[in-house]
Amino acid sequence: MSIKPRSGQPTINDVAAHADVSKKTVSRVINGEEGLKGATRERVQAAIAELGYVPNPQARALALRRNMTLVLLHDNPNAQTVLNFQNGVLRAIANSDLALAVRPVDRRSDRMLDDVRAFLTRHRPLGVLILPPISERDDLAQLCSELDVPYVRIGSALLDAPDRCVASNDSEAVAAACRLLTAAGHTRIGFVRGPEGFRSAAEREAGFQAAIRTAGLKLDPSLCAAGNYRFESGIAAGEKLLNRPDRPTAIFASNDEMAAGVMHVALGMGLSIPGDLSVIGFDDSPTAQHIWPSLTTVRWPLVEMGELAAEKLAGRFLGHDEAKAVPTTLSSAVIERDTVGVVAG
Amino acid sequence: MSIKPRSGQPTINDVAAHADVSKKTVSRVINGEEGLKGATRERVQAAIAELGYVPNPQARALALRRNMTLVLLHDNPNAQTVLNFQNGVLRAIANSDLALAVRPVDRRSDRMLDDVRAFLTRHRPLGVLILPPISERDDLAQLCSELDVPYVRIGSALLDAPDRCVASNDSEAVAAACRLLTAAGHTRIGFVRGPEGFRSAAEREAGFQAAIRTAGLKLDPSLCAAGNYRFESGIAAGEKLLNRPDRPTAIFASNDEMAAGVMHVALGMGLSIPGDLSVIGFDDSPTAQHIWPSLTTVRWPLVEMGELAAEKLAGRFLGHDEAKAVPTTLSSAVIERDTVGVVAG
DNA sequence: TTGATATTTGACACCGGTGTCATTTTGACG
DNA sequence: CGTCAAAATGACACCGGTGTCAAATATCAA
Repeated sequence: MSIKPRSGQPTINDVAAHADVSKKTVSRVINGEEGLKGATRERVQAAIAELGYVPNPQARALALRRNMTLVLLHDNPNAQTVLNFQNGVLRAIANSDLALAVRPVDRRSDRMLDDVRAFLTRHRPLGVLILPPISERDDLAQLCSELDVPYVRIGSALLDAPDRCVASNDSEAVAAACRLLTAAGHTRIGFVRGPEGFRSAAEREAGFQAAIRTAGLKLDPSLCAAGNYRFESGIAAGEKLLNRPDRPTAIFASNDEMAAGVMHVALGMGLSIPGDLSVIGFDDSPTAQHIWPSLTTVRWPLVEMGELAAEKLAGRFLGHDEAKAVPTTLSSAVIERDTVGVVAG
Repeated sequence: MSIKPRSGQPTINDVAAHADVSKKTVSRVINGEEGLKGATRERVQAAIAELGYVPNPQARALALRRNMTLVLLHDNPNAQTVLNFQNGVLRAIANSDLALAVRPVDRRSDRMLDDVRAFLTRHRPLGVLILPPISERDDLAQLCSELDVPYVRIGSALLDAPDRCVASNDSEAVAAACRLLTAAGHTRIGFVRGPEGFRSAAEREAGFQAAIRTAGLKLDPSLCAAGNYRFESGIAAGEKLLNRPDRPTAIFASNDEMAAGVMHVALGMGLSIPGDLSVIGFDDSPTAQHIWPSLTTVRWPLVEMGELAAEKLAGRFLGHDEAKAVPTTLSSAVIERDTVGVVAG
């Protein structure tokens, strides 16, 4: 009963021969099925350990018609967002035999749904993690259902049934951040809006408006500027808001990039931050720390959201107790840095 | 000869039946093999088109013992770098049936090589793209050779045989950037070094030194500060260099994050940029544009490098002429923005 | 001990492709 | 028109797992 010499990796047949059982029994051990005599299981496990056997994922995928793979579907211009989330997922699946594939898609292409459909029918992953902004598209989620691929949508609000989404309470966090401004005495507070039709943009705006109302201030539409989450739109918004005779003493921008654009304009005009203008952003991107002064912002719990999402999608492959409830909502947190000051008297 | 109704996707057997040939012949058509009668090939292609047949990648991977997948191996703290490179690869493989898997590894773990070995023997990809800094590790490249997995190493210098690496001429580009400084009259120019043992750091330092020598200046070791490519090390370097009585009038930092750190210190001290201090970075990361003033830097042709690397690795699967030589070296370019000024006085 | 039933295990087909090699078809030539 | 080599095609095993269902074994009551 010696180890059969082979060129490649040991297969299930080698293990079966070595443990003197059928390959089907080895398969049962691998998949932790019930109804095996303890002695048999141990014998097989010993053979697996001795040979250093690892199941071939391609063969398994062919037989199961399903890959032991999680797919991260995103169309996110912010690399750090994707990477942070990805790191959370990787942490969750680190000790399993799951793999992660990253699939960027083009939100603006009218072939997007077809692309995703082709990818999912070919690749047949265990599940899909959908990052914003495309997580907000119901047609995408519906496509996954149709193709029988479980999914989890990530977002700034509950986008789906609790077992199909993970959310952060952005609206509340933004409100808390903006109360920093009102508490410091600011009354003319500008707002740079996110792109039209984005749920995340709506949540952030709701938080901003809530803070304004809480402080007993009035919402002034002329203090709102359009934006699309990009630096250039922050520049444009900054120019609009800061060239007014009664310019705001504080501005909340719906993300860090646009906040950086606003700051560019302000510093270029010779304004001091936070002396003449307070600024708050959202994302806690690397930019937030790198710009001067360092930007007060709101941190999305992306790593944790990635972990949760992976657990929701594949908990039973991660050795987790099925019964353990996985929370659906996590809290974004205000990161206080150097761009909020008391209003000049 | 009607289309057989099936629950799932059509298989090679369906195509064979529909075209009235053996499945092996269909396989030949799929793989573009020689020695098929034109009429047969057309009949099969018609059947493929009519049924909308797409080969099952799992089955193919099992039979070939090789996945139609490219793996991006990286341990890069800079998300934008990874994403840019990845986009280049995706562009190259867009019209093929290749897929891209992203595999982050932990450079500091002593199990890294074992991890990679396990991943490659299990996943059996078509090839591996290795991003710096781990592209500089010869043991990793050797491991790929040993496992019979083709690889391409990305770097700031020729790291391997021409068909196994893609490089940018960072040293020259840095020299060109620093000549901007000497040409503007700067004579006391500080340098913030990259991390010890990184080839990219050495190349950038060589470029800096070349520019200094070309200008007939002397290299002053006390104007060099250590760094590790992180923002905090840029802060430390800035504090060291700018608190001297004869502080430099210009600083080249080996990447943008450290340049941002230097600028933080300078602006915090009340210095004006570029009035009192000129700064140049490297990477053209989003930060470079977002900070104020916008940073003059050097752009790595990452997207193009990703494209080239994918072509080198998988040219024959991309419908490219085998004979077409793929270049190995691309040029980094100086991006002039707002942080370089003529020396005062 | 015996039969009935529950528990374990195995034989074999199958997932959807590719490799090997034998067989059939084709075309050139005597 | 027959012969034969070359070209085209097919039969079948195989890649390494899993599902189905039957067979073997264990358990228990009578």
